[in-house]
Amino acid sequence: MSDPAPTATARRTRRHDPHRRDRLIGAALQVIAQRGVAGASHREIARAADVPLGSMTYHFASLDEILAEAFTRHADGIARVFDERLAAARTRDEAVEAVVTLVAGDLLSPGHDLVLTVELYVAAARNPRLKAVTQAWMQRSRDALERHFDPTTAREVDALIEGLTLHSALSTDPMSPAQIRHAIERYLR
Amino acid sequence: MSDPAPTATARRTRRHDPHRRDRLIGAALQVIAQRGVAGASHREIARAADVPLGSMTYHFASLDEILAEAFTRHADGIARVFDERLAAARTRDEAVEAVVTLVAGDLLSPGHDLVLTVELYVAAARNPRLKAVTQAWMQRSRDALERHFDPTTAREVDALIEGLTLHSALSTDPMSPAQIRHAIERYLR
DNA sequence: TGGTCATGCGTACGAGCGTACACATCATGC
DNA sequence: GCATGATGTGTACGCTCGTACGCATGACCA
Repeated sequence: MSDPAPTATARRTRRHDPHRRDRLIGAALQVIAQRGVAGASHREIARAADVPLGSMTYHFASLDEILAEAFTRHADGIARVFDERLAAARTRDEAVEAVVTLVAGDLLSPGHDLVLTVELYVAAARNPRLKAVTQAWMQRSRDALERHFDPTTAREVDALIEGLTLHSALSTDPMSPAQIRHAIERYLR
Repeated sequence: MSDPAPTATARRTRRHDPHRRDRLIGAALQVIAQRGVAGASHREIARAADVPLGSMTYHFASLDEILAEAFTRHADGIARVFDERLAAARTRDEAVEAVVTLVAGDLLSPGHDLVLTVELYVAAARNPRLKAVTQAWMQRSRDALERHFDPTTAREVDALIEGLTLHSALSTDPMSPAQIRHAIERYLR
């Protein structure tokens, strides 16, 4: 995407690559989105970042560490948008609108790989480090919603958002923005 | 669980094991629940079923085939309960009650491995055969809901159920049956 | 300017994997 | 009772994997 490897053509002298660690985390997310956590091996990530295999163990103590950092970045990115949209809303109606935009906009933005989130959920089921990442993310979402809604509503809306997102992600016949709006407004208005 | 291998103690003469194929599918689900799809290897499943490795390739053409059959059984089981509960409901109120029971009952039943469903979703993202399984399951759920609700409501409730289920599955602080009832009734009444 | 250490690179090792395949054995039908 | 084919079993092959490790190099600072 952005910040490509320096001179991808000149293979010989590739030394001095600051931000390589960051690039590797980005490459990991790319590989996970494309091949899943199962396909995210050291070698595959290194290939995606155009970096030698040995570089992986230098920058990360283990595969686990790479996954944790990658998913943390993923969750932080989504949570930030969530925060910003809801913080900008001044009335309850604007907050409802923000939620609609979040779901419909998130779903429809082609660059946003929904499958990454599901991959995180599965991985978190067996990896305490990743479980902590998802928990923190959920808490952050709920806090953002509680700016405008009572805790019970916030929790329920959070679950609804989850379901709408997942359903659209998995269906070959995804819900239209209008349907998403309808579902959310039915619940919140 | 039930239907154990014949005479698990006598290891030598274990031949003549009808239903072995069925047992293997069950063992596969067990392994997936415990170690995930990533950990569901021929060897692991064979070990869980107390069967030699060679038996796997005899009964299944590939790992893919085992996964497809296992997840089909999983989805069918849940869908059947779904169907039955909703078919038994005679009024709209009873239907609402049935949905509450399905979610809260499903979630709370300790034997029911929720993680299996998430595993299916992730696997389906990259496996057309499994994608077909999830699609058929979703359609069946929606059809069952449409016995009592209009199509739009059915779809939205289906998504809500998904979200409630997933949220409870992932949270260390799962929603109480009362909370689940509250969310569903708020939407349907 | 020269030394040093963070960083980069290539390769090797042992383990687990899917799958293939040759051989053993017994239920079944004649 | 016996032939036969379905079913069961053990092992081997080639591959990818995570990780370790020794050596190379050049950025940075005294």
